[in-house]
Amino acid sequence: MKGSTRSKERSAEGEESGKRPKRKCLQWHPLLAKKLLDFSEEEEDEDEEEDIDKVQLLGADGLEQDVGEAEDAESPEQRARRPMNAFLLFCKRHRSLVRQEHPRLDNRGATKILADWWAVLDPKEKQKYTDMAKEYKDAFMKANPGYKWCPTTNKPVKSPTSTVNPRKKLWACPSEPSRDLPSPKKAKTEAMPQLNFGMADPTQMGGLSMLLLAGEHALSTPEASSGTCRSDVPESPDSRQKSPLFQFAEISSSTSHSDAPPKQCEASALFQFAEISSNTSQLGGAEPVKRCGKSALFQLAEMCLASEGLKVEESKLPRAKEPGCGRIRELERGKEEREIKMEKREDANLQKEAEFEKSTKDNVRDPKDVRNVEVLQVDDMKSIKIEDPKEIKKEEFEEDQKSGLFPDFSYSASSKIIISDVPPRKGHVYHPHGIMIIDDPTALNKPEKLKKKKKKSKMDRHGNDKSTPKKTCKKRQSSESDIESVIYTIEAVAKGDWGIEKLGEAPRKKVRPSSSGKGSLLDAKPPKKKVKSREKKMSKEKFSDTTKESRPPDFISLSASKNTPGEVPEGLKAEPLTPTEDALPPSLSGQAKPEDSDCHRKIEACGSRKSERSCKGALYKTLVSEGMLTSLRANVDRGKRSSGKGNSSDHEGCWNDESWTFNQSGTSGSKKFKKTKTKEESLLGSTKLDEEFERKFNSLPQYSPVTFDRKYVPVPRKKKRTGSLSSELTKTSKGSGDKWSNRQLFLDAIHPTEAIFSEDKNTTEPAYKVKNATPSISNTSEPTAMQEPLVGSQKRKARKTKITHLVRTADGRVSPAGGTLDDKPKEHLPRSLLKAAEPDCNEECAHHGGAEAAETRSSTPDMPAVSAFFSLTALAEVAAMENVHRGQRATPLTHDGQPNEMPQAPVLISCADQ
DNA sequence: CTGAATGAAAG
DNA sequence: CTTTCATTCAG
Repeated sequence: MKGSTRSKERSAEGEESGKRPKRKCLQWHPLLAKKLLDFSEEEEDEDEEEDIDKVQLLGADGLEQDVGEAEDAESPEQRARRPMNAFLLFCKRHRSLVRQEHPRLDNRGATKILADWWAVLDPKEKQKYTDMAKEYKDAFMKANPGYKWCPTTNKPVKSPTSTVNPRKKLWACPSEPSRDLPSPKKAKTEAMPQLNFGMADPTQMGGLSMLLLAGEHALSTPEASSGTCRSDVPESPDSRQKSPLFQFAEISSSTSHSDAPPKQCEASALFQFAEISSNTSQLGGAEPVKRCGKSALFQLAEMCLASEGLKVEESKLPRAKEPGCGRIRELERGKEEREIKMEKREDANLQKEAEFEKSTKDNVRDPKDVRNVEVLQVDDMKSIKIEDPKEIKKEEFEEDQKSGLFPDFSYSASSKIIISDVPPRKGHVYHPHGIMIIDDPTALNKPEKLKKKKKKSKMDRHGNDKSTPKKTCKKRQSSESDIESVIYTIEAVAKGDWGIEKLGEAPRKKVRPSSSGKGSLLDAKPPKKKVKSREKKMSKEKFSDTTKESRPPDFISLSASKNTPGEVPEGLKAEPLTPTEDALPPSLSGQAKPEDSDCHRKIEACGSRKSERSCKGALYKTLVSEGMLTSLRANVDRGKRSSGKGNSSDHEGCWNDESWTFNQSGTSGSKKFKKTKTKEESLLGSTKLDEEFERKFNSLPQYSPVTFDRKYVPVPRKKKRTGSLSSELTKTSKGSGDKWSNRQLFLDAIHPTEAIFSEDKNTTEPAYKVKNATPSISNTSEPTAMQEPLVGSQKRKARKTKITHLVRTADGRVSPAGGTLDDKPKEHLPRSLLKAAEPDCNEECAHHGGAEAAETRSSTPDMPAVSAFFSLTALAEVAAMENVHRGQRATPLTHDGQPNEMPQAPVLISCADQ
């Protein structure tokens, strides 16, 4: 079965999607990256799409899983995005700049320029990027032990439906729970997080995503014989090195072993993150108690997810209204029918539910039972699918979202499936616990929860009083009015499946909020802040609850509030946040501490299951809320800070002095920052990871275009400048910390030139700091740069080399610009240049050294197609001259003329042909 | 979906 | 050695 299925899938995929299936996974950094760049609303759209995809994917996966579990050779699917290499980091960081300069230029062109820059980039600077890339990679690998770089072409998604977006961005990852089962290694981590991403706001996601990853990681690890993963990731003593990231990775590894890394404190957020994840994984395998510990993270993740999931759901509602969603409504109807069917089953399970609560403590149930439940669900799913694929998708989608909350928990594909079904409308919300339980092998809990939820939903439909599952609500909403559905949901929540005892107040409150909640839902993003506050409030409440221990009502209320983002418990506000915070930090820092504390509390309080639950829930919630808050906060801050405006801001900002400053601070401070932060970060944990990554990324030097231009330019002057500069540079370069200072020095040195250039630059500001000179240095040190040829794909290089080499030679250093120019000789030629160029050329040649010219010429002659080349040659010459010119004069001729397009590059051209 | 770049990893 | 894939988005 498996084989056949797979092959089919693959083939299908291959045909349909072609090669690109890869996207499935979420990536680690993507969030960061995105955040950095911009949050914008677009993301939402993407998310939606992604969600859809996910759903589809999930469905497919589920099927697949059912069929074939075992190993997927493809385990790779897990794939988180592979870490970016140095060059990519560089591109990411500078692309915007390039684009700014050359608005017309398409990405390809920009990429070329970037490549040129990269080529020119001072080795030292390059090294920074390289190091960063390495660190990043290490951290990444730690996080995803099993990660394979080139996963076979995966079959990404399956479905044709997926038309949506293969490309979407990472966010869309189609994670497939099912896969997780078979291949615990990678799939797990990625899958869940992905979902989350899709669901939640990117902003919030940041921290959450990290958490999720960690949780996911942990889950997956334990679940599938974590051994593989771990084994894969042996701790590398080497790793220790320096960078926080590195440490992070290291720690994580060590953690897994159970040793506490000595440096953890110092370690950056990333590090902690890794550690946590590792710990989690370890714990996961083992005992329940430990689970609690791990679960803390997981729970957090869950909480986050849940909260996000709720949001998502809400958001979905509105979406349903959208034209595109129309079909969804229909689907929903179908779902309803289905649900009805399900109700019967659920009813049967009701008893189980009751048990479930009890069982909470005893996680362990008979595996058989669990299995049965799962099977049932699965069957349902199948039947549903059969009925209407679309519907299924929809459901899955929803489920996915919901499941996203729990993603981590899915240890096995089967479990995932179940979860997905279950999800959660309320379940996760009110039962943070349940999630934990879910983690446990005992699947029962999950199924039960699910059932409950389903029941509720059914009930609602029927008009029963109690619960209205979120799903139902959604459906209804889609079909009917969002508000009503929301209200129902709220009510249901308030009533609580728990039921329980009381709810009086809670429900009411909730109800009100619901209306507000709706609004919030509609505005998916805006609400975030509110949500946070709410969450905080919630957490507070929870906290209090916890202390008190058994207070179903409160608890419920909390859950309700969570459910409805819009809602904000009035009472909650009053409560102080601090307690929560306090609790959180330790957990993060201590890793297990929080969990332990939770456990203890539970135990203590445990008088009744509810109390326990409530306690746990409260704690978790608190943690979650905290984490969420922190992450959100961080994100927000970042967003403000980095973007100020929005997307473009980053780029623009970068160039501005301010931005520079910022960068500097970041760079210089990075180290310090790590230390200080580390402690603090304990609190933030995942959040910090994001931040750290961001910081690191941000800290990476961003060079102004001018710099590069100059680099080219410098050629002539190079000697002078280079000499002095080079010496300085070299010195400075050594000093790891003081890049900036060095740069400044350079700037100062170069300053005059810069001013000129700055004018050229279109916009941005006057003073750029350029570090540039480095290139000039090339004379002495550059040789290394030149040789690089080996790197990368030979082909490309060869190409490039061909193009550039002449220029380089001429200058003595490599001049990337040349390459660019070559591509667009026409532009380069530009008037002024040509004119002056030729004459100058001669001079220049003489001046510089005929070597360059000679080479160029020589090359030219060789070429058969003279005419064409000829022009090229001429260009090259011109370019060379120009360069010289510039260098000498330090004037930016071309720039002024056409700043945007060809601008700076003028320089080097070469005869690519050769 | 392709491509433009570089580079790490896998086949 | 060659192929994949990572980022980015106009075409």
